[in-house]
Amino acid sequence: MADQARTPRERYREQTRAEAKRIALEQLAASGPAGVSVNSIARRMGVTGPALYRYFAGRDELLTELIRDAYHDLADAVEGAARESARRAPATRLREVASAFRGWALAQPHRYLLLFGTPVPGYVAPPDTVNAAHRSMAAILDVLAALAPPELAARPRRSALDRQLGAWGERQGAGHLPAAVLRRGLAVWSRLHGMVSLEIAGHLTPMGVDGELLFRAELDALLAEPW
Amino acid sequence: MADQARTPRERYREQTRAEAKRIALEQLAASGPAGVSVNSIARRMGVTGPALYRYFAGRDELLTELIRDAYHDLADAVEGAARESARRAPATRLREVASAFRGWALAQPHRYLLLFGTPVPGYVAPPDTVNAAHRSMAAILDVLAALAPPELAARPRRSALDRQLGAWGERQGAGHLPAAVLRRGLAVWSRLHGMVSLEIAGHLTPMGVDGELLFRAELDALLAEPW
DNA sequence: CTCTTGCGTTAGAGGTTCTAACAAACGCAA
DNA sequence: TTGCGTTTGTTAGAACCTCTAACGCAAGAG
Repeated sequence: MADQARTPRERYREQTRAEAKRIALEQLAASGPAGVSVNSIARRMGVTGPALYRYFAGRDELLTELIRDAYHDLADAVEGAARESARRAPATRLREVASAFRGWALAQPHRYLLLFGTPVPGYVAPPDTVNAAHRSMAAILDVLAALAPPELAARPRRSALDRQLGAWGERQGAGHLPAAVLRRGLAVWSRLHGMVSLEIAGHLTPMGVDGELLFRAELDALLAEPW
Repeated sequence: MADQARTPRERYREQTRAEAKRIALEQLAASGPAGVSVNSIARRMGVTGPALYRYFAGRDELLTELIRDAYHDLADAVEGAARESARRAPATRLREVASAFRGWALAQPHRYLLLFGTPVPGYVAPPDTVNAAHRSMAAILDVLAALAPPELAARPRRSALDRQLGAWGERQGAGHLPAAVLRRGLAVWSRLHGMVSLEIAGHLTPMGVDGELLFRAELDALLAEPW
């Protein structure tokens, strides 16, 4: 994975950081964000607590790093699904991409919640994090653009929402996309997040509802909506 | 508020618990669930730390109580909106009820996140909490039932999702509702939660999107969907 | 008017984050 | 190869946290 070992020291440093993050993820999965403890990670690595502070400025930085990684990981998964399904029918592609999103979240709920659950207080998003988030959205928009009827591009951006989304699109270098595609992209993201986070947090269980079925029904509804 | 002062002691006890919860909510708003500390609450109340353990078995119980209260509060808000709009057009009522949900969440994001954000590890839902959650859903279903075309009741429950929702409906004493109403109720909840939680967590800000506009657009889309 | 129950206190165990000061190891460069 | 500076790990300790135990006092119940 191109360990980029410029110097032996940096190489070792990177290994130590990776190991610490690996254990942090285990703790995260086991007992949530509150269960991630610098001290106990150090103990499990066979060093004393303060030693780890040579590698992370503090607990917040460690968590921030986990968030950063997760954003990129999720974006990779969604982008990958868009790429791998590139030759299939647009509606199928949307299902695939949405399914990749949901699949990623279900496979590692704690990481998903780190991104989209209760914001961690000391966290400020590093710029490349926002970037990775937009990568996911770009993949969705890509598929939606192929799904939309061609005459759509001619329609004007009339609503305030259209204008806001349009401005964002231009900032992201996606100014060519029709307003309706951006609008639908936002709807996909929002609904997907709604379903997935309810499912992950266990709020569907008391209703006896299978998240997969809800997912399919909502995608059907979305694909049936007129443009 | 019917302080139900059976004995002076119980009365005082209830006051102390209420005061502690009040301060806990302040801390929650200020620095999230992790910022709620039994010790510092006690300090602010002018007593020593361990004193509060006479009133709450531990930090988890205090948080659980906050969750319980929030569920009831939210259900009251949603039910209230359904009741107050009882004489208006069904589509308007749905907007009102959804708006009440969103309004409650925006007014107290930390409490909303306590319910629907990252689950707190030590939490097990008390039975009456699930009950309150279903009260909110019942209000939504009530409005949707008025919105649905009357011939709907005749249609069979054919899909697996319909069967799961039907079973839940019967358990809740809402067995008379058509499958499509239950399905749409779930969709409303899921989409509403998606929008609101993205907005609250600040995920719309980097896109420059106003949550209110997304909310209106999604409600329009929902009302336009065929039954 | 007694006597049980409830409440607040201090003491303390064991956990946390994080800083400060020191010692050892490591690698680079003369 | 021999210094020498940087990096790393150590211990000590401050300031928090949750929660238990033991004690004394105050207040309501009978």
